[in-house]
Amino acid sequence: MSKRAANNNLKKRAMTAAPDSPPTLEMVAKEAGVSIATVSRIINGTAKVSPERKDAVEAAIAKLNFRPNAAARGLALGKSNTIGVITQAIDSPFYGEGLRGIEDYLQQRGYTALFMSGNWDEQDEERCMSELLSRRVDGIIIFSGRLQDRQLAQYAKQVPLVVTARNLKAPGIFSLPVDDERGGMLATQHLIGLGHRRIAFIAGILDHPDASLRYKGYRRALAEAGIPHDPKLVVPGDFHEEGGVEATRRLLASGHKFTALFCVNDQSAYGACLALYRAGLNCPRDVSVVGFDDLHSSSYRVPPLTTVRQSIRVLGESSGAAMLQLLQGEQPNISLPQVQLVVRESTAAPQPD
Amino acid sequence: MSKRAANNNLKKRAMTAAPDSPPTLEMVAKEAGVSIATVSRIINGTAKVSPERKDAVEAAIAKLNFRPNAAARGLALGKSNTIGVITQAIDSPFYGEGLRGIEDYLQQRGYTALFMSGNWDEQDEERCMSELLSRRVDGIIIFSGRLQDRQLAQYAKQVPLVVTARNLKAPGIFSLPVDDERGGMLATQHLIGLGHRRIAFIAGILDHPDASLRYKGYRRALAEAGIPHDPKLVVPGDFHEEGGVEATRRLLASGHKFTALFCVNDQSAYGACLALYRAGLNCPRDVSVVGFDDLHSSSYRVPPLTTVRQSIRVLGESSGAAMLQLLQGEQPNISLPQVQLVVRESTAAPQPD
DNA sequence: CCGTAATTTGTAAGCGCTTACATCCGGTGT
DNA sequence: ACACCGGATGTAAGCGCTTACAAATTACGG
Repeated sequence: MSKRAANNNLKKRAMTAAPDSPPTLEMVAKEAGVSIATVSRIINGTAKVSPERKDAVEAAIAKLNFRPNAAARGLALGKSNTIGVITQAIDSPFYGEGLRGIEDYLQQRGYTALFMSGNWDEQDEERCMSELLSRRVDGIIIFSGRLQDRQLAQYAKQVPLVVTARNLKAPGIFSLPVDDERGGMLATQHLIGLGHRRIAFIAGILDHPDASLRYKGYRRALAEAGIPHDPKLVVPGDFHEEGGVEATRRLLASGHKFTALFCVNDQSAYGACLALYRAGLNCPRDVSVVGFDDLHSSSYRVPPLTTVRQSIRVLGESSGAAMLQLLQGEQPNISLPQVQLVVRESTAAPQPD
Repeated sequence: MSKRAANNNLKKRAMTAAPDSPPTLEMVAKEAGVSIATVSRIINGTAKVSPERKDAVEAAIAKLNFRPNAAARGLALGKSNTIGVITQAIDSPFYGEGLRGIEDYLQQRGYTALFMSGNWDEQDEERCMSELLSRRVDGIIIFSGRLQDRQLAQYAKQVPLVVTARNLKAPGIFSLPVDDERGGMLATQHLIGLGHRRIAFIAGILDHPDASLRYKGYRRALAEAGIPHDPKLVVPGDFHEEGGVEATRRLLASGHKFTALFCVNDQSAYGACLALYRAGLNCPRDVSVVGFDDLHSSSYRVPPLTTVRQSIRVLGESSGAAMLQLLQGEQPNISLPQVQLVVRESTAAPQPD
């Protein structure tokens, strides 16, 4: 309350070189010689105000460098104009692109995105949820989260939710599924089309839905081409570069021959390429490599990486759009562009033996 | 106000499957049969409360799934427990790592980071500032921003500021300078040590302080080794991969011979490597390449990139630490670990002619 | 068993804003 | 000239919380 706040300011002012408490509506009103209601109306354009008063108020605002207090406004309005966003790690290139899409979209429409990293940990993710709920964000976008569908449905009772890479129907939730299976097929078919028969797969974390769908697409393409699926050629990774390195190393060590490598995501593919290089193998001459995601930097790899593009950026924008529709009370009618194969230079026909 | 808010809720409830308005302190108090002051005291641990009431209140909180409204609390307390962070682009790997450091540090200490992207645009950056100020964040970290020192000093009157990659002294501001010049020297000396004499430099955006300091280090190393500085070997880039590609292409096309390439940052180096590859040149055999930043993915390039490490992650953490000290009213006493050269495989001795 | 001090608890004001409702103004129509 | 109307302003309540201060309760010594 006021004593404390004032106190605080005093302290701050004394100790750091910090702020006078910022101007309030009331100060502006006094300065301009009108009531605070009038000022509020001018700021929000919620009612007609005579030009002279308007000028006076605008002058006062400029003079005092007034900025409305978002917390107070939020309290009065019962909304924060903020959308919470939960991801696993803000420093992953994958999430980075998605967040950028979300931020861009929302910001242009007067919303602010509040990002939180779940750090690949379910508990941590719950902590984020809790924090966002406490801040009374108007909605939450879960960008590739780990929370169970059950929990999500629970949270959806408290706040509108948009979740990516899921396919669940529940009131208050909109989910944006990515066609991972088709992507997996596309990648594998490309390899098969080049003449590869022994195609290894570097998987992600086992129970992750993205990973398993991509894996499914891989098997399906194999089956359709009449190529038997050899489980020995499937090794787990971790969605990161290091997992790709490890997996490839293991694959190589196992002695099971393969001429191509489909990786669950681009980062794994980066790792795979490095491991191949270390083993003295050339990509694509000795082993073709395909990734998934088409990260920005994939086109700048040496050689540029063949991959499956799902435009994470667009995925982010679409989540933002869906959220805003949800907030309007509409049922979102967003759909994603289809995944597509981007053929670059990390794939080639296998060497004749 | 209340009519509106209630109204709103009604609407929401009808149209989406959305929330009843969340429980308030008052509801908890009623449920537990105590006053709201008591509830508040229990939540914040600000005063002793008898065990039985405490139990009753805690039960009520759990039952209602109560979470304090951060906006209301912020309003009452005059602080938001939020630190605003301005960067250029949340999807850049460079900023991503920094933000991660900041987020990690702050979150563990009860603060939330609010990220905003300035999109490499000064005006946009001002918009971010404005937004953050409006939200009454407790402090703002400017992670490699473009705002002029003058403007910064101005803003610092309103809110404590931590800025990275600057060296300015002003009340209410703490700056964390990075030793770019030393880094530039290290990189260049390494190349010289390997026997290179014709070392090109891919610069960043011209007036960017980071870029010019690195350039200065480059020239100094050259000078100290008695190698004349050839301006023909210096070409501008843009801190991104594409700029590296372009710059290298131009360098190659110019016909000026060089055996090594020092790039203003890792992303430029990625681009350079690709351009070299496209030109049929091998790195490091034909041209050695050194970057700057040591992005996570640099160690997974093929070949792994030799670069100058300044741990952006640590830079982020340090900014967070400095901010918290500033908030305590202390003069921050943070210093960064020294930049250091990380020799990997993109550099080698030049080919004998 | 009572007075008094040391708790624990409740009451109410105030943080800065929005907006319903009351008030006040000049302009119509008759 | 007067009742009436519509639009511009002002007044004040309330958003959910913290906390100073008052009130109520407890504990204790004499």
